[in-house]
Amino acid sequence: MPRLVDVAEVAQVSVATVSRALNNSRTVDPVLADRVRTAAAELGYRPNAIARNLRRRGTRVWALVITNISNPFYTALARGVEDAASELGFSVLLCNTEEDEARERRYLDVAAQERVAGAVVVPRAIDSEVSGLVDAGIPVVVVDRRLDGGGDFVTATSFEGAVDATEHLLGERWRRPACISRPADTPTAEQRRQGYQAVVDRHGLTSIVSQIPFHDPADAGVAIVDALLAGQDPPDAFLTVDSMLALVVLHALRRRRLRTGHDVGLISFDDAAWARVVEPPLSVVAQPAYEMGVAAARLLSERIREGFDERGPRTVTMSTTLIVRGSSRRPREPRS
Amino acid sequence: MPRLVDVAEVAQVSVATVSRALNNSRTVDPVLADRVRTAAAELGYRPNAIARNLRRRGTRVWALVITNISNPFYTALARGVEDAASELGFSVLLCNTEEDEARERRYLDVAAQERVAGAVVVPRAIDSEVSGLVDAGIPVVVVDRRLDGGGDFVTATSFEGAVDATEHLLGERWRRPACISRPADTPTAEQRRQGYQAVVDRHGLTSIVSQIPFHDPADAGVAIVDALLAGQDPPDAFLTVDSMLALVVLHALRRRRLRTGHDVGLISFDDAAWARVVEPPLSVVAQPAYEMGVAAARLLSERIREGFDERGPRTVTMSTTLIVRGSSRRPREPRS
DNA sequence: TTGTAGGCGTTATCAT
DNA sequence: ATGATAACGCCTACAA
Repeated sequence: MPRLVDVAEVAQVSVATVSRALNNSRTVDPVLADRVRTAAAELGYRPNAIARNLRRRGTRVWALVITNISNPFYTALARGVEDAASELGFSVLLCNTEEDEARERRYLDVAAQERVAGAVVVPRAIDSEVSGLVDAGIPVVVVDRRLDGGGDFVTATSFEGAVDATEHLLGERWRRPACISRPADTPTAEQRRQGYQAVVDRHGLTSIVSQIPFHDPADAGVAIVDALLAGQDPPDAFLTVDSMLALVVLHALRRRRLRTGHDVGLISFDDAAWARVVEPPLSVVAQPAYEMGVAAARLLSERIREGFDERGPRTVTMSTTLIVRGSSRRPREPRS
Repeated sequence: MPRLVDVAEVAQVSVATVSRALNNSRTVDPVLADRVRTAAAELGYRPNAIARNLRRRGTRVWALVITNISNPFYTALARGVEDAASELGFSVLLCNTEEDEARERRYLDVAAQERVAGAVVVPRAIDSEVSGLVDAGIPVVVVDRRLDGGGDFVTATSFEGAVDATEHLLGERWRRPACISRPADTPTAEQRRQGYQAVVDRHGLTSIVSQIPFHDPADAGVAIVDALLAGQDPPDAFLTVDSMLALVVLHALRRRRLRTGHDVGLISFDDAAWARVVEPPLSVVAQPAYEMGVAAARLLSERIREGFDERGPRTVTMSTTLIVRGSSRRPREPRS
């Protein structure tokens, strides 16, 4: 790999001049600059970003720490972050924690050591430890799931979204809505559960909550929902806190030949790509995932520019949207 | 940020000893080693990976260049690569090109400049330029889409998969199967189209091919399929070359109130998470996406270890699996 | 076993 | 405007 000195030699100038010419500094003779560029092209010179980063004491890389790349919500979020980052001249180090604590710790550590310029983090749990980054003076923007420490935060109206969804189910005259959620240490899922609970309580109904682990081998989630349906006084409607859980419920319902929007009501968080091709179409509480990613990127880039502690922590809250399709409807006719 | 010298000062030893102690070199007095570790912990020392990489002349980072993170096939692939990488002690720089040539070029350039240890690349087109990496001595493994230059390659049996799928459609007595594909410069899509074409030709049927652009604003794809259905002699069955196109076709069919597995047959590449919740369930040609990612990672890590040109280019071909569910079936009874 | 010192490839300061 | 040179923080001969 050719280095700066090699280019300098060919162009018959000093390394300083080469560096200046290649970084289009103002103060360089056009003739020399041209000679340098020619020499660089000839040698196929590529600046060594490592050396540059060392000298400049900083990279142009962000870490994006998310819990599950297979969840369409997070892939949309990732695209938002990445698009904005790329526009701002940053690259993105994708860190997929798979909801695993050790893995999250390891990634945050790597990010700190690699001296990333900033990090967008979806913490696994509310007590996830990002102090490694903070101590290293690396700005962090938290997205989706709240964190104990505070700091910049981009979120959606989870509680309110769940309230809307549950009210909607009751408005459709479903009487025993259940909430299919995630483990209680998942902040966002917990907020949605609470929104559900608040409505159910207010109406004097009994709450039915199931918490499905993120990793369910061999469709354990389907079995759990199935057991719910097999019990006495089974739920007649479901609110799921993410789109993957909607799939779980749909599987369970299919197994028992129950039809959504007919025998059972269903509404889910996140407007998945497939929501409109199931029969009947899936009602959802949509989150602006892509825009949340963009918002996080903006916050982060401002934080990086500011140096630090310019302003206090900022929170951006984006609205969820209730989209009623067929799956949550309850027909007027008496059931057969 | 504390540096090696700071730790050395606190521990009352030289920087060399600190470095050795922290990299658990054998040759260091346990007492000193302990003093070093204590000092490091006390100061909250984190090794500067940039300096380390410069000195070692190499990073522990891979670039993963893919065309579309929203496509479940690629997210599964990414997970495979990332899992394997993380097991091997590498981090992954995710580069999402969005099927955009300029963006791909930029990312490959960044990867070369950052001196990544290796790259797993899904090239946008067959003539995508990875020479920047190769020239820099960076091993590249190409996945999914063939590349002109050769090199290590992980692929699935696209042609054969399409043949199987098309034969299956004909076996179900559909007479006018159409292939909904992607632009002709997409190698994999093109192979699938050819597999379809081969079967259709052999049976003396007319081929019906539509190529949908990857970015279709405002459901342009749906409009195209809709036009196909509105024409004279419309297709009675569809083979789609990826799962997102299956969604497009399902939307178009719904608009015309046509039922798969009844009025129309449908089979798609890629076993999406939602395939089993549509009614009837979607028949697919499944690819082992995750495993393909793992395979690519293995090839890459071997290539990195070997130095270079140890062996010639290797190709790993993984089998696709025809999974017949309901959507491709044709009922015996005459249509109403 | 420990320490000293040179160098990885850039950038930026300071003379010229 | 250009050039020599000192860092950036770490690793590793080589010497002690």
